[in-house]
Amino acid sequence: MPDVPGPLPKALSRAADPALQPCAACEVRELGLCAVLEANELIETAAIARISVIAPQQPVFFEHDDADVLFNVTKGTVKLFKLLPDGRRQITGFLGRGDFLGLAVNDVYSYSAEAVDEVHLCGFPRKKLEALLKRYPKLEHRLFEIASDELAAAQEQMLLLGRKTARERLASFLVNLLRAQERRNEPGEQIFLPMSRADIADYLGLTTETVSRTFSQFKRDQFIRLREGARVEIADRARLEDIAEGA
Amino acid sequence: MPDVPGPLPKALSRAADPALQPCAACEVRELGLCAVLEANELIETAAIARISVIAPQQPVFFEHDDADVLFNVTKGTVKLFKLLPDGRRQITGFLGRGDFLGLAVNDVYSYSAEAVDEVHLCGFPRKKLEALLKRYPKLEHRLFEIASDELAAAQEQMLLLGRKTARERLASFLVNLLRAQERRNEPGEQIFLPMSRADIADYLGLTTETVSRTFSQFKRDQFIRLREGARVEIADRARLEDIAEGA
DNA sequence: CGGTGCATTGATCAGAATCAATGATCGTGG
DNA sequence: CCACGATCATTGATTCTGATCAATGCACCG
Repeated sequence: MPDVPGPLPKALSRAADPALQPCAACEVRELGLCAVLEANELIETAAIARISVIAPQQPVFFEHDDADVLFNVTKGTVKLFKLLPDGRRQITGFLGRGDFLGLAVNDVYSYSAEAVDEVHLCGFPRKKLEALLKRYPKLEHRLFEIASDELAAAQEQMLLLGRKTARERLASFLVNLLRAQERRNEPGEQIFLPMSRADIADYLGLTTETVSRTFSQFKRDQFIRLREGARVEIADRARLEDIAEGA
Repeated sequence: MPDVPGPLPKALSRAADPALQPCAACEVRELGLCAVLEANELIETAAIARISVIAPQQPVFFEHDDADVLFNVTKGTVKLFKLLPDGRRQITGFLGRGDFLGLAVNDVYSYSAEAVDEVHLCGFPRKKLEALLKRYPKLEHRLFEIASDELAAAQEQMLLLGRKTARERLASFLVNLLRAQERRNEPGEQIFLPMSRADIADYLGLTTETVSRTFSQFKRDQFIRLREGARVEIADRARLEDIAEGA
């Protein structure tokens, strides 16, 4: 079920009362946490889920906050990050449609989360979700799967941060975005970059200047073309994939 | 139950038939995956567990191998790493007593694992473990907890790799080792560093030379003292903790 | 005792950071 | 509709941290 882009979230436009029946019309049902649920189980999940809308650059939660709510992203992009006391920032991930956020250790978020553009979230109160987990082991198993996937992605990012050059980092970033888009069933050679150069820099362990210079390099080399509306056209995917893996 | 160091694994010396009854005498029972199991459940777990011993620098498994077995470390240190085609290596973690390894995506290991020193592992065949998971949701929940903890640690390491200086990285490494030791109930101001400078460098995203120089700096500054047998005495923990967090 | 591998220290280099200026884009209000 | 200011992106000049290249030291082992 591919998504038709539009200014209004489908979840809100499809259902009479989205607060009570958010899941039935949910456009990311087959992507996120709920992928493993049957129709009747979904109804129960709907009962505890609440949709919220976050404006660009507004916080979702802060590191060290009580992890009272876990979220599925239904629209927009969220950035996760950690800060050092002097303000240095490391973005540990960008999340999009279908991604899950809020995994916690000791019931406390281990990172801060902020909206990149307008974000729609489907929130599950932790305590209620835990009750549901007890009854549906499938759900717990799904959470484990999600955490395992994220762990593998985190290890890949450690390889990037510890051992790749600026060029290789940016190439990896672009290729990964393309792949994430494909996983969400949104194919195409264009990728959407709602985040600023500063965000990209803090994700790749670089500065905005280096990110900008490397973009220019890739343009000059004809690997990419910058398009309207923060879009990037991937002109030579194979080459970027080679660069990304260090060739 | 603190461990008494020795050439023979306790699990082997305590039980008559360690292959059949490895868990009853397991010294990391309260640390690892099995922490959540009751005595009778442990017996079933014992039935599928197999102990193995890996010599220093020998592989446990390779990235992309079928993830047929998951492991708990009962003795020694294991390093996890990913490689780039040209040989650049990023170590994503060092595991010790009680740590779990083998989390997989699509039933394939997402990293390679190698023994640092002599390592004893308690292996659970994946298929048999999965059957057990179905019957003991507690076990699945524990796996989820473990994955969540590792994910938080991975994000902390991304902050280190992306945004910390060489000094801050080494200080973080030493402090984290001290804390890991405390979690395993092995307190003390000394930490044991079984891994080479090259391993530390590949973990911290540095070179052996930089690691060595930074060690020398810390010695000169009286934060640490190098002791016999690859041991390091932490002389000024508070100062190292400050440096680690960027102060 | 010599050899091998690892750690340390020194000299130089390079990639990315920093400092600085200019250019593009967007939203706002006149 | 355009002018203005603010913000963000790009480009250039210079610096600096850590990498690379090179030599020496040290410990363990046959």
